[in-house]
Amino acid sequence: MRDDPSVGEKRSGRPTMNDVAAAAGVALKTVSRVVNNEPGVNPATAERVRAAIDRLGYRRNDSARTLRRGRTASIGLVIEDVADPFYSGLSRAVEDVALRHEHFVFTGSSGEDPARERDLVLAFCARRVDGLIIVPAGTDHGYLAPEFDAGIKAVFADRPPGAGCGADTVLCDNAGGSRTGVAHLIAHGHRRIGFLADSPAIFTAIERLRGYREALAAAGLPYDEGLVRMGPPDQERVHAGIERLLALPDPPTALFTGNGRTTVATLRVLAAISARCSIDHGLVRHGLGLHGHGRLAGLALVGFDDFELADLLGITIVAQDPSRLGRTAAEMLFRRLSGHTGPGLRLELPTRLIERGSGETPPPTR
Amino acid sequence: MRDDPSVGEKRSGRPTMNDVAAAAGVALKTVSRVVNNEPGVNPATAERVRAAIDRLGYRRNDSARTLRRGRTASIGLVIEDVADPFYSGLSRAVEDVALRHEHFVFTGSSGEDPARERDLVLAFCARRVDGLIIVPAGTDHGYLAPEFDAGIKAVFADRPPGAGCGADTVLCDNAGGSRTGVAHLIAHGHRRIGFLADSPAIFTAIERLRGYREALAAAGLPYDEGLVRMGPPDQERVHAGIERLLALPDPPTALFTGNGRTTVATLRVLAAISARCSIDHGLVRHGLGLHGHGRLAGLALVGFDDFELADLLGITIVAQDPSRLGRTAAEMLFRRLSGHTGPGLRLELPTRLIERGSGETPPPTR
DNA sequence: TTGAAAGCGCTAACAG
DNA sequence: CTGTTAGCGCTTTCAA
Repeated sequence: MRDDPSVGEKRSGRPTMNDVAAAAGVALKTVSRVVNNEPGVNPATAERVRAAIDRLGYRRNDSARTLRRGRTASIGLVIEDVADPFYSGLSRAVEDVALRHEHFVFTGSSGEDPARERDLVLAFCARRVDGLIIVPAGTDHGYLAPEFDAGIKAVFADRPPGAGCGADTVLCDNAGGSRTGVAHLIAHGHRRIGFLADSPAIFTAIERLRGYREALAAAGLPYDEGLVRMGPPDQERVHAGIERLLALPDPPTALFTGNGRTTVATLRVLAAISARCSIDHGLVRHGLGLHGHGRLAGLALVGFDDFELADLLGITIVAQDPSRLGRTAAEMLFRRLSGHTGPGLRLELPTRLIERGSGETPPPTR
Repeated sequence: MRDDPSVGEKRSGRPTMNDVAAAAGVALKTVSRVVNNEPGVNPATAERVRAAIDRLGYRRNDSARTLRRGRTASIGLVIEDVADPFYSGLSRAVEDVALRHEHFVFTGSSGEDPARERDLVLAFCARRVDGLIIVPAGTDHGYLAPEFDAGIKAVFADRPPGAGCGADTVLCDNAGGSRTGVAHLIAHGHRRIGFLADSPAIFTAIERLRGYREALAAAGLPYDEGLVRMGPPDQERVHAGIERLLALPDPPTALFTGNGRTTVATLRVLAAISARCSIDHGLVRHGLGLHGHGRLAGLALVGFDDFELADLLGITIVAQDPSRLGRTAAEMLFRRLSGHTGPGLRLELPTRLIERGSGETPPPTR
């Protein structure tokens, strides 16, 4: 008689519907009705049940609910890295749409590793998420076949799925954006334009390279492989790449950078070079921007992706909208979840050139 | 005999352990043993089971597993906004630690709304997450009491919980960091220092204000409320605040900004003012940085929080480490989840002053 | 080494 | 309006 559990509300852990029912003197099902706001419960009874709920600190176990109903009201989101502003913007948009549909979001970062992408996706499937939004790191999505058979819905964002997978896909107009940006530099008189982008294993990098080539071709300019440097956008690699370009016998007068991280890394390199060569000496500076003469080691620059402070720095960019990408993908997913059928769609979102100075300087006159 | 379901593998949805058992000609429990790598299964039997698993495309239902075992192997993370680089850095760190412990992360953004924080937390609890990491928007956490009673573990990060809640907490040394930054400006000769920070409803803003006051007091300088502007860090508000400060009869010669977003907004304002007043005319500019004379509308600047490109812009800052904050919080949580007991801890992480030029300019000599 | 039975907490289906 | 029964897919006993 020292510690009789029957005295307390419950032997262990959390109170269940059964406990509430006992406390309120009603049947389990009545509690269920009250908890789920189902109609047809006597207001007085409902009140009694609610009182018991409050007293016991009862909270419905959504795991059990999920098991019974077959839907988890959650979705899985696999991206490359939440800490990258592009993906965190996308995440936020997905989260907002999900919340509006009363779903929760599991998020996982693949770090560009196809195996980790696969593990995350399958783990989310084991959790029986209702749907998936995937920014794929890999190019083979055969592993999803059993999941699709079982009825899971998936939308691919930013990059398409591997061959043979007809899932909905939202991309941005990578080639078109790149073409516009490069054409812009050409229109300002540049003939030798360096192209720095992510590794060619990445879909967006390849597409942007394609746009670069198309812009050159449209202007009747030759494609020179020596002006192209692709690889992971870490500071050292970008630095080496730019040094190589500038050491060419006929160096570029402008650069096109293929994503936000590469652009930022490039700025650091060019700043260092400018400082070293004292190119700026004696020049007047206007505000904080980089536009005007002799900035950026004398190179014109257009970058793919907008980034914080690009406006202040006066960097001309080709903007895509990560949050629109996320929103669109999430909306496509929820349309599928609410029963929409039909063949997989492939959407392409537009990009927008924003002129801020760095892309509007002419090549040096000789 | 047209569409006999017994011919296919399953009547509807996904195959279950039962289906696998039937297909392999063993009992349910044997499948369970194989799936969970439990010892004591005949290798040949195990092989037969694995074949059936592959054939049917079986994947364990973790919802059911969770219900039975009582632990969900997932944690909930509530932050202010994933799209803010500070919180996305924190998120990534939490995710990495969770993954190492084989847990998944539900993420939700509260948007500084206490009601939404509460809803998110309770929804995560309904999902029976094993633990929570919370960056609180509100100051009353009484709503967590039943959850704590039920055994849930929570760690608060970046800001402490409301009174009466003894949960583990990881903060950064807000007051100390602020004190150091302001003292740095004082050491460079400034006597009138403007303080711009987030709304006083936010813990970190209050603490940083305290540090500001302490630094002034330590130097024997008076505290002038007219130099302090607090509120949400949107561009317009910050703009108005700075205009007011500069319109004072005795305007500040330096600014201390209380978080990353405020610092960035401040840079935009100062750039606009510099351009308008042509303060820069005739000055030589070195690299991309802002250090040197006459930058930033003639004001010295130190900001709390590091941010992308602050190095390039030459902005002196008091850095905290969001990913260390996240990592520490997650590790504290998993320590609790693995049975560690004892009173709630309160950790304070150090900050670091990084000198980059904007904080080392003396006040104008008159 | 294998299996049968019970039950996690809830909702669906069907009475009263 | 309220209650009873069955069972979601799995793990946990316990027995063979």
